[in-house]
Amino acid sequence: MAEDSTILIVDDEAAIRDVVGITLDLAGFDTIKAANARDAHVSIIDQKPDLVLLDWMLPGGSGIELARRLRRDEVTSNIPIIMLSAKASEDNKVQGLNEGVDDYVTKPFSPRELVARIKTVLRRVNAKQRDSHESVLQVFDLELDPTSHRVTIKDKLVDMGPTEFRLLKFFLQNQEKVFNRDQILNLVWGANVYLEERTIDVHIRRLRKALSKVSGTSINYAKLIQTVRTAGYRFSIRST
Amino acid sequence: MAEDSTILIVDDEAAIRDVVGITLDLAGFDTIKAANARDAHVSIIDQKPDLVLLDWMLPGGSGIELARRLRRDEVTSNIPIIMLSAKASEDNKVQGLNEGVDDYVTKPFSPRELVARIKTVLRRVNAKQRDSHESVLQVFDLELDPTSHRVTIKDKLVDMGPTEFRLLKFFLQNQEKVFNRDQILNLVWGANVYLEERTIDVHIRRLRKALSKVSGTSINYAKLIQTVRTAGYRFSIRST
DNA sequence: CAAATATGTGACAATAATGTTACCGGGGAG
DNA sequence: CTCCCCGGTAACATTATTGTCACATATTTG
Repeated sequence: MAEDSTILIVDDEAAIRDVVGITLDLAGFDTIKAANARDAHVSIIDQKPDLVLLDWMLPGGSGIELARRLRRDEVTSNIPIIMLSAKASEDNKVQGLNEGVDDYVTKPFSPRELVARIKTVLRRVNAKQRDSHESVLQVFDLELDPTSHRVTIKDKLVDMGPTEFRLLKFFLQNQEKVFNRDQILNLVWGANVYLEERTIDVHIRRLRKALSKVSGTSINYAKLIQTVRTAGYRFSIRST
Repeated sequence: MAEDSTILIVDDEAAIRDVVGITLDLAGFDTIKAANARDAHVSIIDQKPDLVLLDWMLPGGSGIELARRLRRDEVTSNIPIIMLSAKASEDNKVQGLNEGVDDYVTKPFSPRELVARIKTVLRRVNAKQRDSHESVLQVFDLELDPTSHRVTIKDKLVDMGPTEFRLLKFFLQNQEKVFNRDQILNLVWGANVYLEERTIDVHIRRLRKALSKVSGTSINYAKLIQTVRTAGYRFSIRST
């Protein structure tokens, strides 16, 4: 699984920036670098990294200051921070945790450890957000259960690929509304992908086929996914 | 027997923290340190120590306060607490025990005594959990008995490692729900481990293999552990 | 009706995700 | 101390899925 998370590295030593940067690049992260607190602040507002690696010992004590500021600011307060420090001082550590820093890595560190800690922090943060129970989406006898990650029609399992699952979920959440292919690409695949628009047609096809395979139903669920010529697709329980 | 328990030391005096820390490290415990109640709280949430060593006399009476808070909080209420105190006042002791503190050690204390008391408390707590009858989990002819730490299929013993046992127990307690690898790491291994996600796949494999080895059953129990591509794993009695 | 445009459909190769095996190192038991 | 078990990881094998193309079919336009 690719780590598409973006990490901001803040350190005044170019050497450290490079080493850390290469390490994280290899681990599959996107990286941004900043040499001082001011640049870092700009970058954070600009790029919204998923995590900040912050040198404790920035000139003028600006490292800890930045951490404090990030915590206070509404926009950045939930971006996890990992502190880098030249030496393992318990006092630093305690103070850091006090400022809401999420973890603490002392230099010198192994690339392994650094990557591991980053992953752990990201995991912890994500886990917190992910505990919310999503409810079952349903239309007539069709049910999509995000929790068990299953689609059933009259309790019979519907077999489909991951993309079709996401697509169906999207349609169930946005019925009666037409989406053009651009929108579907953005909303189901996410921004920052470049794909042929026709790709969508193929997945629509696959989804329809999956829904059709289920026997013993009076309703043709594939028909609920309607083609709106020149405009896109629409999921609707009303006939065309 | 190895003490892999983690002890959180809360004391405002660095000297005490160090002495106690070294003592416990030598005794084979993992230690975390905190200087004040606030740090301690963060650490507890974060690291889930197995026991808290808490100085009674934290500035502002925050020691006793922290103890109270930990007892009230659902998540921390079953973490045992040992109080450290400068002098043995019967009043303090009574009050402490009132707050649900598990034991009481007066400074100065010998390393021997401290370690002994910690072990005693941990043993007591573990015993309590052992006695509290966790019910046998079962699915068809498969039974997992948390008390005897055994898994059987049709009364035939299923041989598996400790990790596989915990994994199976987790799945039996959370059926029909998909968990991604992040979640499984958090919920089965704990929040503070740095592991490759692929490690899970290997343990899944080992668990499936263990379940398959049992002969003379119409049901393939290994199949109950289902792979949900791109989403994780799911334990389910329904066919995929 | 023919041309032009849009969507449906099946096949295919590249890729990503998972299954599987083997190895290494640490730690307890003897 | 050595042996053995176990957990974690890397390396390789296998499988499912993805995106794209080429062509078929349908709809619109003039």
